Amino acid sequence: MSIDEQKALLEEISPELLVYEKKVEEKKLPPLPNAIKGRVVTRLPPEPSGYMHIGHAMSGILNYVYAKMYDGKVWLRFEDTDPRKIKLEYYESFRRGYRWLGIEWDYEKNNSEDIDLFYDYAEKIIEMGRAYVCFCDPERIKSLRKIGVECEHRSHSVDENMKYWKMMLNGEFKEGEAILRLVGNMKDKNTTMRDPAIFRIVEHEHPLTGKGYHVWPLYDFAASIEDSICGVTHILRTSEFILRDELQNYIRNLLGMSNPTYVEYSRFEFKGTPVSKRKLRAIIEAGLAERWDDPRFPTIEGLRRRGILPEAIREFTLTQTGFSYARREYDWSLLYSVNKKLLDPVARRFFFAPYPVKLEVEGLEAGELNIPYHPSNKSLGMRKIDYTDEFYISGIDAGNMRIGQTIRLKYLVNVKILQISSDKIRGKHVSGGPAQNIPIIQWVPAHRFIGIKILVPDVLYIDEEKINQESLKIIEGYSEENVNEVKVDEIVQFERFGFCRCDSATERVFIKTHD
RNA sequence: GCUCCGGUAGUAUAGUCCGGUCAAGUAUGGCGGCCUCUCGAGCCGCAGACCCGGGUUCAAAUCCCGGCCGGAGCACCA
Repeated sequence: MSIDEQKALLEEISPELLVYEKKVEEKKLPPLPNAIKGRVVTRLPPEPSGYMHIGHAMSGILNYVYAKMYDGKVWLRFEDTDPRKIKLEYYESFRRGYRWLGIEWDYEKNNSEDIDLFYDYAEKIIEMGRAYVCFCDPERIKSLRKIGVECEHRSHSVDENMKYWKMMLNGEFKEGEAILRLVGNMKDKNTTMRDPAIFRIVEHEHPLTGKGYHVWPLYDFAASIEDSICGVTHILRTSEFILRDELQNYIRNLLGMSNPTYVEYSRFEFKGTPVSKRKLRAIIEAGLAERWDDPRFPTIEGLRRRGILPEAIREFTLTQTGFSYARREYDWSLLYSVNKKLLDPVARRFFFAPYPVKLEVEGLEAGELNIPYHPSNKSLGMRKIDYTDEFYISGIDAGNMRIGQTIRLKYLVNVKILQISSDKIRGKHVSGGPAQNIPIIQWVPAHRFIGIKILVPDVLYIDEEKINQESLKIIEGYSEENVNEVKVDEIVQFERFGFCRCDSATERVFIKTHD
């Protein structure tokens, strides 16, 4: 029975089976708990103490997409209350990164703008008798906290605490001599509730506020208040903060502020590519990389240089991710495949011969060839290649050849292999077109080609701690001259080699994105 | 060590709250075929999983207990 006959029969007996429904079912984000259309406010809370990386990106996308889904607003708020850690350049790294990802924020501020406000709230809490100045050294605090015992400073009166607090502000104590602690519960199972420090003295210049302040709020205090005054309704963040929810809610409750809804998930990690500054720095210190925008790094700049599209990161986050608490480690192939689907329809194709080997074809007359830049996307136009009877082909292809075999130079001619020597292959022009049993290979005219260099990135770590000493390979070869037109940032496909982003047009350096 | 939280194919996930429609869905990767002047893309197909052990129940991936394994937190960082 032919296909058509089968179809006709099926039509008669069970037509519904012919209604071929492809489950498009675009995976959508699950609904946000407690979300009201038009009222959702989320936030991007980077600490400007390092370069933005893919984890920040994915979290940022989640916060942004949810806000948009509910016609809400987004804050970009720098958590810059540790003067010692932060640097000016990092603020811009995040702004640039978010912009690159297509994340638009409605408001922007820095926690460091609100230090006076934090002082006001601190005084309120002191007046309530819910905070005290503690003079214990860090060791003592730690050990008392461990056994759940209060120190003598906790029983100071409100007046005494206010006096000490003013002394802190006036610079009468040095760094490390006094901190302001919240009255929590020293026996709470949640150790973050055991009288956490909320202010400490930092004798270090802040890149934005200079030397204006030396008493700085700690994270929980600053963040909980900021989230409230920014009107943040939903906090989507990684789960290492989960124990702090209770503390932050507690602080807001003391101040009569309302609490947001938390959605937490485990960190986004990629196999062999740690995000931690420590491990990345180890790579640099081992001399294997020079800069933080290295294409092997998970920094936003690194990913961009490698040729990962922002849309791919976004797609990936939305479709391959969930809100699991389980530890997860994504395989890069998951992201690559999303990236490839975006790149494939629009990337121009070029011929490239790695490890080039010369091929002479007897009986072939010189000529010129016009071929498309893309097999199906006509809008990418055509290119021209002049050729003679001498070519360069990939050394890998050359290695696979056998005497007597017929191969095809793509779009050009068939060649019967006559002789193979270490530096050269000879063949003769034979008639015929592409056929199923004839390998098709890419080629470059021997009189007109350009030398290019391709950096091929691999994972940085083989196991958790073992550095991959060969995480970057350099492949050199010849490409067709048309590659001269390729500008920096364009991502092309070198046929049967892979997608590569042009990293330097003048030096003709490319970075391999993926196959 | 203490306190939380997890464990669905190689990987990432859906399903778990409210047991049955889950002899477990999807994506990616693997394999095979079709198509194609790329070993790419596309199309079709195949293989592949509920951590282990008990219990509750007519019925458990889903509930309970124990074990094992993994992660996070235990800062005058965020």
